[in-house]
Amino acid sequence: MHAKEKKQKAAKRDPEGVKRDILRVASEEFSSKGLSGTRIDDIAARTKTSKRMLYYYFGDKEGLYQKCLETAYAHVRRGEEELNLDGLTPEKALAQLVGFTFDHHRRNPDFIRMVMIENIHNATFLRKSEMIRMLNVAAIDKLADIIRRGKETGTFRPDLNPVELHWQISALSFFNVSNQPTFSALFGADLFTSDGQASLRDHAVELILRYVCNHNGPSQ
Amino acid sequence: MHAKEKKQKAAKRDPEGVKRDILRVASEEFSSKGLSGTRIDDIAARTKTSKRMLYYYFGDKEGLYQKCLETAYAHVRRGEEELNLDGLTPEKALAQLVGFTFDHHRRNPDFIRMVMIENIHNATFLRKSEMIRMLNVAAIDKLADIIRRGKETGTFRPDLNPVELHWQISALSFFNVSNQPTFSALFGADLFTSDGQASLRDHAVELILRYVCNHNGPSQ
DNA sequence: TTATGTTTGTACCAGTTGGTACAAACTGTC
DNA sequence: GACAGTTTGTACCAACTGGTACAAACATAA
Repeated sequence: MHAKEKKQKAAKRDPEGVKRDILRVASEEFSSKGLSGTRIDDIAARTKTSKRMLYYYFGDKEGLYQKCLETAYAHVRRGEEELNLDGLTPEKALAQLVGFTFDHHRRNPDFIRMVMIENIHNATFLRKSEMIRMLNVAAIDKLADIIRRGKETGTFRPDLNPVELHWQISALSFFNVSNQPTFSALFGADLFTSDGQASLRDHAVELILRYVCNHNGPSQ
Repeated sequence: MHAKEKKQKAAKRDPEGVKRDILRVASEEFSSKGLSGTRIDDIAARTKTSKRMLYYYFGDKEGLYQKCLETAYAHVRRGEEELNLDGLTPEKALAQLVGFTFDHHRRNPDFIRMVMIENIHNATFLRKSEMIRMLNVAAIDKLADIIRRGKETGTFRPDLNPVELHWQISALSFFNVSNQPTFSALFGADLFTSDGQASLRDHAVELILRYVCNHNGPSQ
């Protein structure tokens, strides 16, 4: 045994596991209570380890928050890679993408909450992270490709902007999760039942497709 | 002078003014830093009066927050009453309504932030307020009327739901303000220049109108 | 004037909170 | 076994924070 492969420990020492445990608990706390609403002691109490380790590995509260934010983005963007749109017509591809985005946001409410919290903080911590910015270019590229193909076949209108289209798709998908509490408090929970969500999803796809397609032609 | 009209004081005593002053400062603090992020002492320091009065008039921190939330809703909904849609065709009326809503959200970022914060808190405080719920029925009524007229003339598709349409319009208008920090951090600020916003606004109107209109006919 | 309730200011406190000092146990190396 | 670096637990603190005790100035009615 040389000095290189010394990672396997005897059950007791498990720094990576400890870090993961802290991150998991901290992410739950931060996403449900925000940065200032979260208590370090609460996080520590729920971990398998102690408060001391939390400071040992993450420096301070903000460092831990930052790491949680990055982890959340990485996790969600990785989920997006599942989506494969090869071989579909531009219309079908876009319909798939919108539906998937809507569902994906719904499946990841904790991520949505982290983004909400980050917006409350004017994206202070997100701006500090190079890594997050890079992850997001991919989302636009995928969309730009669909648009290019749609324009070539003449199905899509010529004045589409990928970033703007991403904004539109995100708005519908994000708001659905972020504003569910106030919206249902004000207007009832009908839209957030299974049926309501299915309807919103279908109509989100329809909104975007009607918008991108040329008037004369496509959907007969 | 009988005992009824005893409200005019000698410059010194001005409870209403004091209350208004506290609410103004508190609203700024809460909307920018959230409930747990706001310090009562910070609010007190910025008012013309002292911390003591704040507790005297509003009970505790949460009472003050609740009042700020209600004031914000009342203020914004009052602004919406400006909009007059009489004598317009259903299409024109809806186009006006969407454009107005988009602008109105943009003009009231502090209100948007309060709603974001409230969503982080799962609408706990909004649910406690009868008054806010009542204010919001009006928004749906206005929309329901437009939809009814549009269906009658055959311009609009028959399966429109007022609450769902309100959700769609709100999503586009709300996200534009709420997620500006993270969105511009990730994808640049182009969409948030004057030109970018004008484009988003026009396209939001277009999205909704293309969606509500029957395929055969209208805006051909 | 006296009595009573309202409005305001000062000083203070008890509980909380992010963070740390210190020590010790463990692991691999020589 | 001795050494050095890494990993973990305990006890603690200084600063902060929401909230209040107490006092007093004011206004109005009788």
